[in-house]
Amino acid sequence: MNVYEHVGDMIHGALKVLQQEQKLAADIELPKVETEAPRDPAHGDMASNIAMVLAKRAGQKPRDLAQLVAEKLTVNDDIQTVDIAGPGFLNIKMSNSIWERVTAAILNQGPQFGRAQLGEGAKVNLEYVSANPTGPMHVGHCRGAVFGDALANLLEFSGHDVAREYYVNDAGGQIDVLAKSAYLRYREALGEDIGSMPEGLYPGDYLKPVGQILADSHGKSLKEMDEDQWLPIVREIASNAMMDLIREDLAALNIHHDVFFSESSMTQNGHDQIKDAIEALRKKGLIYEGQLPKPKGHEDEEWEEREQTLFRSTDFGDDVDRALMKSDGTYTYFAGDIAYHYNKIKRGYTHLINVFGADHIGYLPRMTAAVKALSDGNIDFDIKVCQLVKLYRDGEPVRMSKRAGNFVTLRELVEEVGVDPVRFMMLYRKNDAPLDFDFSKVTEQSKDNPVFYVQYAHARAASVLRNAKEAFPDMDISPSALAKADLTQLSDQGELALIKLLSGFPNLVLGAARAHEPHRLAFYLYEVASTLHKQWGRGNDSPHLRFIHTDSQGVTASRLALVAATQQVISSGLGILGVQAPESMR
RNA sequence: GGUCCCGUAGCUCAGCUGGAUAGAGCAGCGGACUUCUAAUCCGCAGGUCGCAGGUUCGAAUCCUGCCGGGAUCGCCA
Repeated sequence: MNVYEHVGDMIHGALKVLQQEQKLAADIELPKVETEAPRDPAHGDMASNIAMVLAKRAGQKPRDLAQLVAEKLTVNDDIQTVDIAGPGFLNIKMSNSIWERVTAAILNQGPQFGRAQLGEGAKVNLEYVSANPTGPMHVGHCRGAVFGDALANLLEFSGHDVAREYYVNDAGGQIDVLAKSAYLRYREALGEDIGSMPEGLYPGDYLKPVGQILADSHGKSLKEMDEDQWLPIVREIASNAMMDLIREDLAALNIHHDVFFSESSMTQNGHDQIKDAIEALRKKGLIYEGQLPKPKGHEDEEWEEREQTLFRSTDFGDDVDRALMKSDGTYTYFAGDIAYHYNKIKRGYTHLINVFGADHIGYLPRMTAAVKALSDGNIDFDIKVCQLVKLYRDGEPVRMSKRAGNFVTLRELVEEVGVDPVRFMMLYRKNDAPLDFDFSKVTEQSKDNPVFYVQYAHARAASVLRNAKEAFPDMDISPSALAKADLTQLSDQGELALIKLLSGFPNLVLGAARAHEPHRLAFYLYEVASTLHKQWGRGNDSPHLRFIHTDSQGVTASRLALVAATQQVISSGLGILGVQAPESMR
């Protein structure tokens, strides 16, 4: 149950009654009523600005309208009082019975509490990571990976049918570079002294095993071939090996994609899907041969005027039209990506979401244009941009250079820091804000670390339930039993504050899912943890407020219901973020 | 030069798509451990929401223009 929607429905009902009674103009359209928890608890449990929103349309003064709505609302049992404040706010105090019902609902619904039907089963394709298969993943990939994965969980939790997809860029020039690098490692594996890696090739040790595989499977036969003969063979083997590596890296972060879509597959088996996609656009009159203006502001010696095949992306808000064919006659990366998205659309997805790194931000308008053009605007398309992660150690920036091969790999990060802190910290920031990630701070299992703070709240709740079993061996502390406890005993202000916060979980999930912003969950969980810890602290100062009240099994049962409900919400929330919820942290 | 993102407490950041007196953590100062696990809690202090206009009952939030920081700018991917 979602208290916010519940109150919104009641207000909506009140407005309709007012229209029937002709106290409110019947011909005005009623907007969706938004309710919110006021910042100041003195303003009640729920607040609505509906009177101010409608005042102009209704031709009435906000406070007069608010008064009419308030009268209709108070007949409802779940509403205790309605005050009118300021310019026309409805400040609503809920009956305690509703908080008792929410607590019971959390316990009875368990992991289902907060699930929503927002998506109504809509087919969502969520593409994330899509790192080039040219080496192991480094920390730069990490944020988008975690973000995409958590967003996928969040969308599933809110009723979407989500496919987690990885676009494998196994067709471009970088795969040739990979293959040439692997070929050198192959010769090395055969005993040849290759010296140091030539400039422009990948120097990392991770290609040595690939060289060995090539030596084992092909012996010396590759050495006797010309480059155009061995290149396709080595490309295939090397890129497959790199994808195996990447899959292991992702698994270390508990990330598992449903689909790995190969770029090169689109032009294989005598069927050129890229050509098909371009033809589809051509039929819409969006393809032409022309010249692009030279970009201003930076000198480019290599620039030459050239007629080329262009996509009219400016029709859809892009700055310039975009090239589809390179000067060597092959497709541009963009052409392939158009075809890939055309493919997604043809597979029946109605919602496409891409997670980009900040370095691809300039790619956003043309991709948006392409999807609009291909779908005639019928696809819900969103690109989430993850800003860069800056690594620090003891406050000092960690310098990385891919060319020198000294970049920090994702695996090293996970092994040093642990999955949970990595995942949580990557989400403990808005995706489009830059993120500073300090090894030493995140490794430190201290108060400075929000992950442990939240996890500790969960462990603490679990601990209370264990201890209760010792204090009252006969008590049934299963969620279903606790849901039946006399919850009217929950009357302390701290207890009520906690319940009210927990009751906001379903609404928070809705908002985060709509906005595609999983970080909201991380901040919410921090707040839930804080509120639980705070109530614990009150028990330290005032023993009669402790969760386990040895003098009264009844009071204890009601408080355990609250503790168990808190544990459940934290567990569900952390589950969406892909972070463990430990029973104990001793 | 074009486009996009960011600018909120000393530092790191939230701010629920326009609401009421702008919040949290860290750092600083002062308190609470024979504990329902102190990985915690309580208190104090800290602000021209980059600047200037505009939109309206109401702006950190939306629009415009500046200032500062970052990303990116045919044929790489």
